[in-house]
Amino acid sequence: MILPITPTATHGLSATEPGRRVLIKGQHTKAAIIDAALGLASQIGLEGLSIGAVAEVAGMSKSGVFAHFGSREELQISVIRQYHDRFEVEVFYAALQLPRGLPRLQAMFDHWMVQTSAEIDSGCIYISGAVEFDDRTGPVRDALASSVSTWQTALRRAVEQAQSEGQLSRESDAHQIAFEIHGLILALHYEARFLRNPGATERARRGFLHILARYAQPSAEPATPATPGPVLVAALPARQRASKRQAR
Amino acid sequence: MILPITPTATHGLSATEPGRRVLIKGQHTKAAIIDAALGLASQIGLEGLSIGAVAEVAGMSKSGVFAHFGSREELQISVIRQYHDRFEVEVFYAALQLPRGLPRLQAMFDHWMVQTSAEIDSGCIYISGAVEFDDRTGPVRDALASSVSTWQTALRRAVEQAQSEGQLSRESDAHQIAFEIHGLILALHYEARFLRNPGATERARRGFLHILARYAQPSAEPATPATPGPVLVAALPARQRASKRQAR
DNA sequence: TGCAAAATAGAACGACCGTTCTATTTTCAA
DNA sequence: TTGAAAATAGAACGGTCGTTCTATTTTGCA
Repeated sequence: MILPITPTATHGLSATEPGRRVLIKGQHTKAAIIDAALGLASQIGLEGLSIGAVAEVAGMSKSGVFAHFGSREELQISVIRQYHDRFEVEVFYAALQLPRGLPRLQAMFDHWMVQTSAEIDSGCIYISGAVEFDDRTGPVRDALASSVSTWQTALRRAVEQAQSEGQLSRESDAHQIAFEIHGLILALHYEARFLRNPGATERARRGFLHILARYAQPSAEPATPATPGPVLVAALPARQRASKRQAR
Repeated sequence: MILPITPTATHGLSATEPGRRVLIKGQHTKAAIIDAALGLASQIGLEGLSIGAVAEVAGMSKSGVFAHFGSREELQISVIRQYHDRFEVEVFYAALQLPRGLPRLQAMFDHWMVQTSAEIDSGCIYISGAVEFDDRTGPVRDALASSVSTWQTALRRAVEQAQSEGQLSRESDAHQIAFEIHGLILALHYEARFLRNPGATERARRGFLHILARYAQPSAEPATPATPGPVLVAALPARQRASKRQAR
C-alpha cells in the first residue's frame, strides 16, 4: 500500500549531463509508457485507455504498467499532462517567437489547427476528453479542465494583445473572439475527423480571417466592403520584437 | 411495469384508428426502451450505453431488453434514429413554420441551441457520437454520419434560401457559412457542458449575429419591411468596454 | 375460451476490465 | 561484489459486459 505516487518525473528533469544526475531506468520506462498511452488516447480517447492495451503497445505486462501509476486515473492524468506539455511547446511557445499581436495570434491558430486535426488519424484529447468527461467529476476531469482553461487564458491574452496593438478593436470582447475562434477549431475537428470532409482546414482558415476582419473595425459596423484576407496580416505595424520570453 | 410512455411508434406507424391495426404490446415496450436509452445516451454517450443500464432504467431484465434489438449496435442505431426524428421535429420542422430566408435560418439556430445545450444536463449525441465514432467503422458510425449529413444539408439549404432572398450575399459560400455556424454550436456545447461556463449561450447567439452581419449584402440595409429588422440590429453589441485588460 | 406466438425473465457463458498479491529479475549504490 | 531496493512478470480476484440458452409468462387472434 501507500504507493509513493512518484514526483511525476517528466517535469523539469534533464537527462543531459551524464556526470550529473541520470535518469534511473524506471523513469525512462514511465515516459515510454506515457508516450504509448498518449498515442492510444489520441485515437480512442481517454476513456478507451485500458491498461492492458497500453501494456501491449509498450511491450510490458499489465501489472508492470500498473505499478508505475497506481491506478488507471493516474495514468489518464499523466497522459493529460503530457498532452498539455506537448501542446504548450508546439502551439504556445512556438507562437511566442512571433511578435505579439496579430502575427502571434495567427501563429497560435495555425499551430492549433495542425495539432488538432494533424492530417493523420490522431485526434485532440482536449476535444474528445471534453465529451467523455462533461458529466463526470473527479481528478481526471479536473486535470483536463485545468489544462483547457490554461490554454484558453493564453489564447484570450493573445487576443487582448492584438487589441492593445490596435489590430483588433479595443471595444470588442476578447472572450467573445476567443469563443468564436474555438468554434472554428471544433468545427474543423468535427468535419475533418468524423465526417472526413476535405476542405475543412481551408474553411477554418477562412473563418479565422473573417473573424479578424469583423473585429478589426473599431465600431460594430457590419459593413466590411474591403476583402480583408492577407492584407491584415501583412499590414501589421513594423514594431517587431521577436523576443523569446518565457512566461508563467 | 410496461411503462406505456409516448407512442413514438418508431417509423411510419400510426397508433390512431383504434378500430384499425393497434400497436401490439411489444412495440410500446420497444419505444419505451428507446426513450430510456436515448435519455441515457444523452448523458453518458452512445458508447456508454450498456444493456444492463438501459434495462434498469426501463424496469426490465437485460435479456428482455436485448430481445428487442438483437445486438447492442442495433440498440444504438435505434437511439440515433430516435434522436434524428426528435431533432427533425424540434429543430427543422419547427423552423419551417417561419418564412424562408433569415427568419427561418435564425429559428433553426435558436432551436438548435436549445436542443444542443438544453440547460439541463443532456448533451447532443451528434456531438458526443462524433467523438466516440470518429475513428471507427460500422453501421453505428454510418447511421450517425448519415443523420448529421442530412441535417447539415438542410442547414445549408436554409442558408442558400437566405441568399436567394437577398438577405445574405449571393457571392458568399453557403458551405462556409454553415461551417461557421456549426462551430458556434460546438463551442457552445463545449463551454456550457464541459467547462460549465455561464454566458456561453449569449456568446453563441452573438456569434451567429456576427456571421449574419458579415455575410449580409453590403448594400442591403436590414431596414426592409419584409425582413425582421430587429434581428440584425441586435447584432450590434452596444457599447461595452473591455475594462479588464492588463498588459502584464 | 383455447392456444400458438410473442414477450420477458433468469441463469450462465466467455471475454475483458482494474486491481491485488506474490514471485522473480534487474538496477545501482556502498 | 554484494545486497537492498526498484522494476517487472504472472496468476488470480471480483466485477461488468454483450450474448446465448432455456423457462415461464403474457398477449391477442381463431
